[in-house]
Amino acid sequence: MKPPVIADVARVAGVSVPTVSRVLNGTVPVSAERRERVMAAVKKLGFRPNGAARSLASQAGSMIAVFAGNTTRYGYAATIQGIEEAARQAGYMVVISVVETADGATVERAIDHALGQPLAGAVVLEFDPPGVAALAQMPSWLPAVAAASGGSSDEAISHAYMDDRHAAIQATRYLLDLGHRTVHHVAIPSMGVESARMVGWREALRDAGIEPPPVIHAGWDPLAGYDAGVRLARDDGATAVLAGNDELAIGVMKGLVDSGRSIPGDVSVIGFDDHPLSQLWVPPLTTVRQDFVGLGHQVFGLLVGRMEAGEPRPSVRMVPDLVVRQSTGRPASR
Amino acid sequence: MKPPVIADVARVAGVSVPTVSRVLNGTVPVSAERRERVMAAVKKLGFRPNGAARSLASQAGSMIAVFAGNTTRYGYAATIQGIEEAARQAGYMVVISVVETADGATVERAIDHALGQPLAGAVVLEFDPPGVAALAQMPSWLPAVAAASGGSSDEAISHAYMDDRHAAIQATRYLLDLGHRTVHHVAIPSMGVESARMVGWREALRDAGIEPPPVIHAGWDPLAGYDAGVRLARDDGATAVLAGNDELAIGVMKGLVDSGRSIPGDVSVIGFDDHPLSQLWVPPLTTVRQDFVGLGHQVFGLLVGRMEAGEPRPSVRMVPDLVVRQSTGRPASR
DNA sequence: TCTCAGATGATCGACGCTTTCATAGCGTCA
DNA sequence: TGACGCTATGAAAGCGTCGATCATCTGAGA
Repeated sequence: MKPPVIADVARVAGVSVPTVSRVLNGTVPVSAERRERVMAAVKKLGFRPNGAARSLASQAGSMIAVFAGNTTRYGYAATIQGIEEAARQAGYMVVISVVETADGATVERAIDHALGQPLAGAVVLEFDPPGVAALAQMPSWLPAVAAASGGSSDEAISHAYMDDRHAAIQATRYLLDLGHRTVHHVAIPSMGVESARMVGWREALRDAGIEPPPVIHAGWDPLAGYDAGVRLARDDGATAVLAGNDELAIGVMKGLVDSGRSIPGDVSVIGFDDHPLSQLWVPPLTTVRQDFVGLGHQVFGLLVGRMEAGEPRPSVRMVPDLVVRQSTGRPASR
Repeated sequence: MKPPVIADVARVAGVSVPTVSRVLNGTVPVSAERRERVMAAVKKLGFRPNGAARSLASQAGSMIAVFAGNTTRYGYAATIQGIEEAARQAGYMVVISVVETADGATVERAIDHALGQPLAGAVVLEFDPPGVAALAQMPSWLPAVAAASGGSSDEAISHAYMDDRHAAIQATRYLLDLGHRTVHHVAIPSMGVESARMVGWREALRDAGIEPPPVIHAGWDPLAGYDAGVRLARDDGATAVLAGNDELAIGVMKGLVDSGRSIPGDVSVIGFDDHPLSQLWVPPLTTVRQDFVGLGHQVFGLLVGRMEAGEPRPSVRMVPDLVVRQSTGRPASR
């Protein structure tokens, strides 16, 4: 009832243990006849090399740890999927390590726990404060890279990032070009400093000679967006909103509509991420499309480079694009 | 620059290697004085036990593999989160193994790959055909449990499941009680046989003496729901729809509305899952709430029992509940 | 026929940790 | 006081695999 080991294979095939190992790893040539016998024995017994023993002996990990503050939100889940796809292709397994808060002890526990496994490398999802904290505490001997939105906090670590600052500038400009006097921002929780989305928004406004209105801070929950929408509805001058993500944008729209404003008639709304449901909303949401799965692929590629070369690779920048749908329009002329 | 090993700790603390091991694992009493010294040395060196070596020596895995057909969809992601939370609490790491198709080779590759790691057990998300296939090919020596929606395909394996059949009956009855003549069903991809949601729907109709209309098969994509909605709009007798999940329901609603039908005026729609955005839809979606995170907790508990006792535990049934919001109402009187 | 490569197969430690197993120390009781 | 039992500790033996080292067997060239 116990899994077969390499010695069993050797016995069945009538060869020595190292010969089996060589056949399996293909490092040294083995006669066709013996290889045949070994393969047959492997198949017959259903033999699987023991990963623990293998990584102990070869000193090489076989898994990639992904540190994430969350696994259910769209952007996170999609990025993790991208990493998983690329890792699977390259023969690695992905272990998930959720870092619930940026609290030192929590972060340390998560890292410690993960480090107990035979890791080949780590990817940190630097999308939120726990991510930033995890990156800061990552031991230097472990090859690590980061997936970020809008630049990384640690320039010494190579990262793949969405240029959200750029995207936010574009989105804000788009709204201004439509004729809006100003653009309000409903923000996702910040990463310690300011999110690139917020920075870009502010920059675009300043460039246009407009003093940015106060930021409305919301959480990740769409319901927080709803509250923000209700608040914005009270301000008659608020005709355009850039939301920190699509869930928030949807909440904002609902809050606005429930407060008697129409979209895009009275208020234009732009989101971030291109959530699968965004296009089905009424009205379909104008948003900034982010290729999270692609980000996952890219960041894994970076990690492979880091593991093989040892040297940090130059970072990869990904450019999100604005998808114009029907939640945005010219402001009502007054 | 290499991570410290147990021998380093022993040397620094002035004790033997096994003593360090005993302090760390707390299996055998060690004098307070030595324990003190060992702890100090561990802290000083930043020692982390090597997981590979540990599981090799103790013959016990330290991780839980989760086999899933997908990781981004709401129900999957939330269940995985529940498993991860419970596993983390119990000191296990979670490795994700995505099984993209039910194709034999694909499933085998995924399982083989995961089995290379030091696994303590496995959880299969039996939500779709890949899940069913993975469960079928799971080796018997590995403690495994399943998280299912509406009963498992393999009664020999203990599972936690959502009683979706029951929930579908309730939802369908609710619509009939409102006065609808019949209820249409837009189905998620089947699990080989029929989904419990579909079975319950059909059963409720038959119980009411109504011959079930043809099922409309859609994919997982909300856009498939849209097409279904457009089709349903052509049928004047279609006044009530039970959708396989909320994403589909949202697509269906959009398709109906774009085809000139109003909700719930002309057509009532019920979804499944209570997706976070469902309540923000216009109108807010009546749906069957599923506690996926709780399902994850439960199924992990089952796995722990299986790992400790060796014997399969009785299965756990979870009862989803109908959340009535504004997408359902009485049919227009004609 | 003998020697010397070249090609394969087998032997022998690691790898870092856990787990018997044996031993030294110490108190207890006859 | 000596035999006994108990506890804390150390020494040594694996756990399953890989890599380097050693042995052997083949065939070619002289």
